[in-house]
Amino acid sequence: MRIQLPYLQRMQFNQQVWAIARQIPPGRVFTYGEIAQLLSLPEGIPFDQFIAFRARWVGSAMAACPADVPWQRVINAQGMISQRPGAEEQRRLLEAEGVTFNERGRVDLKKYGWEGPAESAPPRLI
DNA sequence: GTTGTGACATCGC
DNA sequence: CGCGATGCCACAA
Repeated sequence: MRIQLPYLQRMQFNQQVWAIARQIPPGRVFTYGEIAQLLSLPEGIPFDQFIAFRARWVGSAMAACPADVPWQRVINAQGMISQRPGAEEQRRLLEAEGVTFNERGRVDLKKYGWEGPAESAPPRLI
């Protein structure tokens, strides 16, 4: 019986995602894909499958994140807030941290993302 | 056991 | 640059 195994790996994966998210400085945003690239390959998962779906799994992990995780700092690769209930609050929280949105609701990832200005670059994660 | 759907990224038009 | 299709996993109904 290996019913327990996938669940435990899932938990490990989520914990890893949350640990990274907790290290995102205020006023910065990371994309799901960027977080996904920092994750280690779970045991027993084929590499190409992992590559194909890890970003989605990050989204799933964020959907179940603990209260101490700054979930609002994780957005999609287009620099936009993925639509869902709570998206408005996410934008409000980010704006309160100094993140600005353009007229189409997009964040400048060059400015606020992982690649942002060197002087305010986020610390290396993991 | 099946089906539908998702807090994504990427590639083509 | 924007919009649509695709990938073919995990989980909830």
